[in-house]
Amino acid sequence: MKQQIEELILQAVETLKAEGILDLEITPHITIERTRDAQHGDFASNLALMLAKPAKANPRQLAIKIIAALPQHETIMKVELAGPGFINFFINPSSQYQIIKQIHAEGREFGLSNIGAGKKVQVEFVSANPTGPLHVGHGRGAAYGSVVADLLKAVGFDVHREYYVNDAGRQMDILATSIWLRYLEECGELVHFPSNGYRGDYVREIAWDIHKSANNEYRRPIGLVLENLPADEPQGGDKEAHIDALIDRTKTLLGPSLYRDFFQSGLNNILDDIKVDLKEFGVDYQQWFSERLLMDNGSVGKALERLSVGGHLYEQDGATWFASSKLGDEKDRVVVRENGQFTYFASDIAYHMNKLDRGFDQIINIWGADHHGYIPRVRAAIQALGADESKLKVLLVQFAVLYRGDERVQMSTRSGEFVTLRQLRNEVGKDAARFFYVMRRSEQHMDFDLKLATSKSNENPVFYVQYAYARVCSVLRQLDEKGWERNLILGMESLAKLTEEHEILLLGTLARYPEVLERAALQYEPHQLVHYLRDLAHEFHTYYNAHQFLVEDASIRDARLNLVCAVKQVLANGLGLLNINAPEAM
RNA sequence: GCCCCGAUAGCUCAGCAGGAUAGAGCGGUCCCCUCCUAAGGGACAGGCCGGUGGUUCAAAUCCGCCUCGGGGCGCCA
Repeated sequence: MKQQIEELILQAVETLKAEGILDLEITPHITIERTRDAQHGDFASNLALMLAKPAKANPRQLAIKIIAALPQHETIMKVELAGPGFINFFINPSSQYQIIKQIHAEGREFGLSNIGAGKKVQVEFVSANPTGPLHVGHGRGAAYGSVVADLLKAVGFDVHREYYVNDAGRQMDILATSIWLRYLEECGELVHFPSNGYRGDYVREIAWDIHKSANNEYRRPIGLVLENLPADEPQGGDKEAHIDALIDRTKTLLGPSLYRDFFQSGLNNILDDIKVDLKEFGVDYQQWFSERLLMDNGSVGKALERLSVGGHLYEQDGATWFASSKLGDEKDRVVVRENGQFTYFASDIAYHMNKLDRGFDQIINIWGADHHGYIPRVRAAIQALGADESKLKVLLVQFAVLYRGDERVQMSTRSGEFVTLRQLRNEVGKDAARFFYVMRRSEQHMDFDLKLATSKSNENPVFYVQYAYARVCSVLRQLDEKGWERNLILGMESLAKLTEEHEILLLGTLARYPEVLERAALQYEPHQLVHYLRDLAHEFHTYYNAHQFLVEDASIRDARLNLVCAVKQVLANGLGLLNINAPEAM
C-alpha cells in the first residue's frame, strides 16, 4: 500500500520534471507516513514541503501541481491538500479489506519479510561469567537479545545466536577455590571463608554434591591450606592478595589434575544450570563458545601474531601492549601481562577474529551498559585485524534497577544477595518476565518493581494482550455452542459490510504489522512490537465492547469473524516472536 | 576530568530517519454486564516535553551550552 503510493508520487514527480515545473536535478526522498488523525486520511506525504525550497515555489501551490500530476489508481479514493502543504491520501475501503484475505492466506507467515535475505548475522548475548546463577540483570539481556535475534530472523536475516562462555581466567579460579573451601567445610574442616570468595548458597550446594560423590578425595588439612597466607582484608590485609594466594595454594595442594577436575565440575554445574535456566526462559543458542577453547587451541596466540605482523603490538614494562590508541581508543591496552598470562581482552580479540573469520556480515554484541568503555578497544582490534569495523554493532542494555515496592533491592554476586532469574520466573512466570523486560527501550534505565511484576492483578500488561487473544478463542467457542458454523467464504465475500468505525480502524492497524516488524528489527527495538500488540489488543477490546460479533445475519457475522480471526492471527504471530504464550482461555 | 545513557501527566513509560490539536498504562473522579470472559470498555481531570541559545516554513524530536540523576573509565572479568 505504502509502496503503491510511493510509486504514484514518483510518477507525479517525473511528470512535473517533464513539464519543467521541477528541476531535473531534484531527486526527492519520498516520505510517506501513516496519519495519526483519520481526518488526514490514511497516508500523508510532506513532499511539497520538502521540495518547496529547491523548487523555489510555494508549498501549497506545489502540492496542488503534484496532486494534479498524480495518476489515477483504484486503491486511492481521494487525495487532499491540507495544512501547510501536506498531501493526504484516502484509501479506498474495498482495498483495505484485502488485508484480511492476506492474513488468512499467509497465517503464521504474515508479517515476515526478506529484507535481510542473504545476510548472515551473529548475535552474542548474555555471556555472563559462569560463576553463579543468572540474576535479573542478565534476564534483561536474555529477553532483549533473544527477541532481537528473532526479529532479525523474521525479516529474513540468517541469524546465529551465541553465548560466549568465560570459562578461563581468575574469576573462575576464585569460584573453584570457593567451592573447594565449602567442600572442606563439608568434610569437617574449620574454614575461614575469604572475603573475596563467592558466598552464594549455590557454592555450598555444588560443594555438597561433590562431597557426596567424591567423599574425601579432594580433602586436605586446613592447616596446610592457611599456612603462611597473606592476611585477608578483615584482618588488615589485602583481599586480592589473599584470594590469589589461596588460589595458588589450592592448585598446589590438589595438583594440576585434581584441580582441573574440581574446577571442571564447578564449571559444568553452573553452566548446565545457566543453560537450563535460559532454555526455560525461552532463550536458545546455536552455540556456546568457550573462551578456554580459544586459549587451548592457540587462537589467542594467532590473533596476537596477526596484530604483531600489522605492527600493532609493543613491549613495555615486561608486558605486551596493543596500540589501540592509534585506532580510536583512549589509551593502549595490555594483552599479555608481566606474568606471561593473556588478559581477558586478548582472548576477546581472538574471539572477534574468530567471528570475523566465520564470515558474518554483521556481528551484534549485546552488552550491559557498564561495558560501554570497552567498545573503542574492540573496534580498534577489529580494525587492526584488517576487518571492516562497521560490521560490529554493539547494543547496550541499561541496568534494570530492582525495587520491592519502594525499597531498592541491592545486588551483588559476591555477597550472594541477589534475585536470580529463576526466582523471578518462578514468581511471575516466563511470559510476564519476558514482556516486562522488552516493553522498555533497551537504552532506557528500567525500574523493575518485583512487587508489581509478581502481582497477578490486571495491572500486569501482558495479560491485557493475552486476554484479547483468549477472547477471540472464546467467541469461536460460543459460535459452536450456538450451533452456528463459520462460513469463511461467505465472510470474505461480505467484508464490505464491515463499515463500523472500529472495524475500519482495525483494518489499518492490522495492515501496519509488517511495517512494525521491519522497523523493530532494523532498529533492534523489540518494544515497538510490544507497543503495537498493546494497541492492537486495545482496538480489539474496544470493538468487542461496542459490537456483537455473533449476530443473526450470517454475512455480517462471518465477515466479523474473519476480521476477528485476523486479529487473532496477528496477536499470535506477535506474541510468538516475543516467545510469549497465547492462551486459548484465561 | 573524560566517555555513555537518561530527564515528557502524580507514578512507570511511548513518541525522537523533524511535521498538522504531545500519547498509553497505573493512580484519581464518574459511567457501562437480562448482551460473545468486566483480566474489558467509555468519559473527565491531569503537561512551559529539565533549562537555555541556535538550525528550519515547521523542533519533544537535530546541534551548542548549562543543571540534575544513573553508569563507566585497571597488567579485573
